[in-house]
Amino acid sequence: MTLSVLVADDHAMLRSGMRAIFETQADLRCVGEVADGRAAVAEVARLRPDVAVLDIRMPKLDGLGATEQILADPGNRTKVLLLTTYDSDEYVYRALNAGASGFLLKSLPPEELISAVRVAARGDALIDPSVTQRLIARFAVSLAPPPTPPELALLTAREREVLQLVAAAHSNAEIAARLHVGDETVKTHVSRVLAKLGLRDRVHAVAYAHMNGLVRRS
Amino acid sequence: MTLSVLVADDHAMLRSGMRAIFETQADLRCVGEVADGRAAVAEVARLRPDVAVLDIRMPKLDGLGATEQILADPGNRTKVLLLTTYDSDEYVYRALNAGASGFLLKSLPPEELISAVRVAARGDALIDPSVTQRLIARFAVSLAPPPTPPELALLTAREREVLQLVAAAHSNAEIAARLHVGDETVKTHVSRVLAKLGLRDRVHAVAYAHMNGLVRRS
DNA sequence: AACCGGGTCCCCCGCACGGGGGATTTCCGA
DNA sequence: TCGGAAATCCCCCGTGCGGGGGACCCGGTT
Repeated sequence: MTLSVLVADDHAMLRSGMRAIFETQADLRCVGEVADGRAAVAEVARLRPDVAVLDIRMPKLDGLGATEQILADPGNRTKVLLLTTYDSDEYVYRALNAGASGFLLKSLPPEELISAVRVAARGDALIDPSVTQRLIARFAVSLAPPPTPPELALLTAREREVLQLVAAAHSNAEIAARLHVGDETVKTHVSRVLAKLGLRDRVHAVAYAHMNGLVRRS
Repeated sequence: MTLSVLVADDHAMLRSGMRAIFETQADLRCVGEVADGRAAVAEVARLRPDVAVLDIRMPKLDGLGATEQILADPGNRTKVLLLTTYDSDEYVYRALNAGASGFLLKSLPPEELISAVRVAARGDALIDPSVTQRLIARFAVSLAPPPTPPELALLTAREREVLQLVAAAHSNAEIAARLHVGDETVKTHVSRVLAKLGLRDRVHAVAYAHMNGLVRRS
């Protein structure tokens, strides 16, 4: 089973460089090259590759916008890897919020890029070490222990994970895409969460999550 | 410039395995092996290695506690890599909160472990891809957009009132009863609010209201 | 061996919801 | 005097959602 890859970057040289890298691997196939974000979105919808490697700086629509559009599609199965020269913080956060499977710097060695594609394809995620370092720092700060409601202990890890995504106003289909499971599964999890917490519907769940500090901000 | 490494794990076989892995590299030196967390803290203080690789499950003091003690020391220069068999979520958060430079699964290929040590030594951080995936889901939720919602000015007083009630997880029928109007009226208001704020449904409205301080928490 | 909990996927069904229209009154400012 | 905006109410229609079942697999426990 070979993995199909779409490459999006406005520099033709970089595109062919990546294509060359991928084609050293028997199980990777570069099925397309595009030079801007809008074309990336269109080609992902058409070719449905396993992984799309997007540059952040692109004409017409940048990599972040393209990522958001691609992953907003409930029927989407393509994982997105973002590639950038500079690791600006806002980029990282927006990318992660959109659900990208990876955030990598262009200084990445070729073999790591190959490895990243495989990681993304199997549903895992990967962040460049230098970015991870700052991410941890920020993450630690945003981990102020709020009075955790006791009934939360009733939930399984998966259920809590789903609740988090519900609280972020994601639809069942979006959650399914994000977690790489079927939407029926998500419905089951949501139902269990509602039953365990004694909530009527997802609207109550969102309010509950926000009022109990399950959603942190600033 | 060689990097010194301390290995802490209660399985002697795993310790010597790691030592063997590190000693295939000319620039890595395994300067110590310990079998429990308290010894790890002591040896880090004594040997001051560049990197300490700690198992999470250890006698006397687990890897998380050891990490916290090591990194709590202001004079510390040692980076901590945590290694575990199971990727329980609480472990991850606690580890990142303590400031670990890495959270890796024992299924990691040897060459990746070597690479992780080098990454940690230069001050960057690294998280196992399967863990990163869930970290992103959680992190996405903890991201809040702008503190300023200027589009709120677009709403009429009545619409803001309805939005407040929606944010409190009330159904259209409940809001209608509360405001002594028909439920069709409420539907009209809700639709206008969604349109003006560019929101998809009432779930987004609830999240929006909470994230923009429209709902005070106690 | 049997059991159980967690995770995954599937069906049917009812309904609240939200968009598309349109309609009426009131009230304020041009 | 004549808009026009705001608030109220109305109908149709599609669909996302949630309840209530059931099913399978897998990892532990008994």
